[in-house]
Amino acid sequence: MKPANLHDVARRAGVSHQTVSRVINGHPSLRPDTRDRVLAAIAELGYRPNATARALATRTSRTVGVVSSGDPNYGPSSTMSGFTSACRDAGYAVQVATVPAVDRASWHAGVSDLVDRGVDGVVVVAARVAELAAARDLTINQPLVLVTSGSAPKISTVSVDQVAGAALATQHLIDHGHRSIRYLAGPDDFNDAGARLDGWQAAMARAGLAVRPPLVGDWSARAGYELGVALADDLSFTGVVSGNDQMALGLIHALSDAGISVPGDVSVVGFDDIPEAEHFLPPLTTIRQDFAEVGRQTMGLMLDLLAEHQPRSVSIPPQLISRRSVARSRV
Amino acid sequence: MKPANLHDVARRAGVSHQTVSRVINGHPSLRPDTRDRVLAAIAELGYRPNATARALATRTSRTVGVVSSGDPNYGPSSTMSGFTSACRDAGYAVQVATVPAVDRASWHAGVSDLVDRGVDGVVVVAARVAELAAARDLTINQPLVLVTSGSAPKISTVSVDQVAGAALATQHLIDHGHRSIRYLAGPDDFNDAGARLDGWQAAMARAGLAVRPPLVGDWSARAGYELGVALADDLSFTGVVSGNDQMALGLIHALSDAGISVPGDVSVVGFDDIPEAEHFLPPLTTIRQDFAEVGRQTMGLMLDLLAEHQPRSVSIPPQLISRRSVARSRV
DNA sequence: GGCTATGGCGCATCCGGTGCT
DNA sequence: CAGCACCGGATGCGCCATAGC
Repeated sequence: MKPANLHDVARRAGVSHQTVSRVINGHPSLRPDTRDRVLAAIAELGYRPNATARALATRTSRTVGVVSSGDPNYGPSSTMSGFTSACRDAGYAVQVATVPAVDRASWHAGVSDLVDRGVDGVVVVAARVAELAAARDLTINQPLVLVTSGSAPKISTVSVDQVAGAALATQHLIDHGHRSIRYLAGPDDFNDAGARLDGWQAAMARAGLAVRPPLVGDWSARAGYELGVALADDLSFTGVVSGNDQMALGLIHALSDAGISVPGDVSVVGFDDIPEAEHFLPPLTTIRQDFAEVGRQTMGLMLDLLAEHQPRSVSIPPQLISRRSVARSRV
Repeated sequence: MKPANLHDVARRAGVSHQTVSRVINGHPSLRPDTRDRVLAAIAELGYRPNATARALATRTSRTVGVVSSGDPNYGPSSTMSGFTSACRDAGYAVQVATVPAVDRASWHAGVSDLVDRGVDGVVVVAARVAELAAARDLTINQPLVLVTSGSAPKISTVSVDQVAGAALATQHLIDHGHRSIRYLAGPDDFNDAGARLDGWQAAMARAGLAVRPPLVGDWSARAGYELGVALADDLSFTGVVSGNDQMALGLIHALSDAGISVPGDVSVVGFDDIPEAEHFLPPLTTIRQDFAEVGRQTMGLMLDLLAEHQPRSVSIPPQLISRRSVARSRV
């Protein structure tokens, strides 16, 4: 059985289909009894408005698209989840596109596909610098908001303040008497990695401490482990801030294998506060990012743009979660 | 400037708009030079077909909807990611809806919204039993595929074989000489929790071992920790299989706090193989689920249904990943 | 065979028309 | 007779399908 349409409802209620359209869209001038008759017909027929037709006629779909690389990491997927909820609350649907590669062409294709499908706006989750670059020179007529660290002129962006977060972590170590603090960086091609590195360097410089070269990993626990093995050989430091919690986990693993105690011999601060961090051995002191808030703010900016407001950027402050992996320096 | 439409292209190429429609849809009977002229006009105008209009006319959108509760856990978000990629490869777009609560009404509303927006099919990711129940009595005209453990008659479902996975974990412990093996279960209201519990019980029974009551947690590392504290008091077992890796992490934490060595005193097997599991202390022996494959299979079943085939179910075998948290029993 | 005209898909919206006060 | 509240006819959104030339 075909779904009922406006005409069917109109016939059933003994009015024209335009009148039905009016009651659906809450038009004011309608006699109450006609309204009720129409409503009754709608209920009896189980009529549901066809969003596609409406989109075609109004040129707006109440849908926003989001494109991301689709890695199931804690940060991106939490952001997605928060954003999707915010969309629902705002009465918008969301269409997602994952992109198979990081090159510009793939990203532009992903965005184009979304636009062709009629989304009212698009949000780009750009973790890598190449992705951010691709997003920056996007030219579309729809509102665009970027979720990323690193900024872009004339574009709405939302980000967690990574620089402040890394500085917070570093300062925490400094406050505990540490003076030689190493940094485990994420890969160069990630925006967050660069920003966090900057934060560490800035905090070190502010305290007049020597900035030694960062150790670079790929975010994985395995990388943290390997870096930790190397670090265990040359124990010329008492603190390390890790670019994320996973690398901190691997690092602690390696240190432990080498008979080095955390936080007895070295203190460690992570970044992200993944749910597991609380139960690492020892429970990890780390920097928490409020991804749900990121999602909400993203939709907020989108709604702004949709209402023809100017682009603006919001930065969300991270928070230090103090647990057991940091102790006062003994040297 | 308004985007170009079929008419504009037709005028520019000096043909009618149907002819343009034909070249776009790859219709065979077209003189090569008209084709080229049209293609040129398309390129010059930067014409892009309007998917909304096409959807209205053809009644198919090449879009599938997926509804889930949106928790950013490793399993669900990996599944999402795998599925989204599979959709892209098949030329389908995906619209996601997260549901704010687990009750039936919310789920039906989520599905209805997707259907109203014109998706060609919907996939439901049902982690909780209430969600599965809600999905089971869904009545829609579109193809439906369920991603869940637990089955549903006459509906296409894809799942990882949780029973086999838990049996695998348990048997691994048995093979290492363990005879008293406890089980850390996930909450009752999760489908996976029940299935894994069944697998453990079956394996224990098969080996003629006593089945003691499971300890029930909520999947979190914290719960694993608390259960571990209780367990440490009464060390009447040598092995434990945990319903997921996070609880295993918390458990190991608690055991370690109590001076109990893993795997020296007790052996532990997890479930999921989250990326961090490899670097727990000790590296965790666990059951890996191939979520990317789940995503691919899900789209495969959807495509089947879209091609008017009968519903069918696929079960994906999990795999034991042997690491360091299991040792031969000393008792 | 190669192409054009016509008629929808389901809805919104401008505009013009009733009946009433 | 002016003015308002309410309703319906025609037209179009951008495309596809069918029949026709």
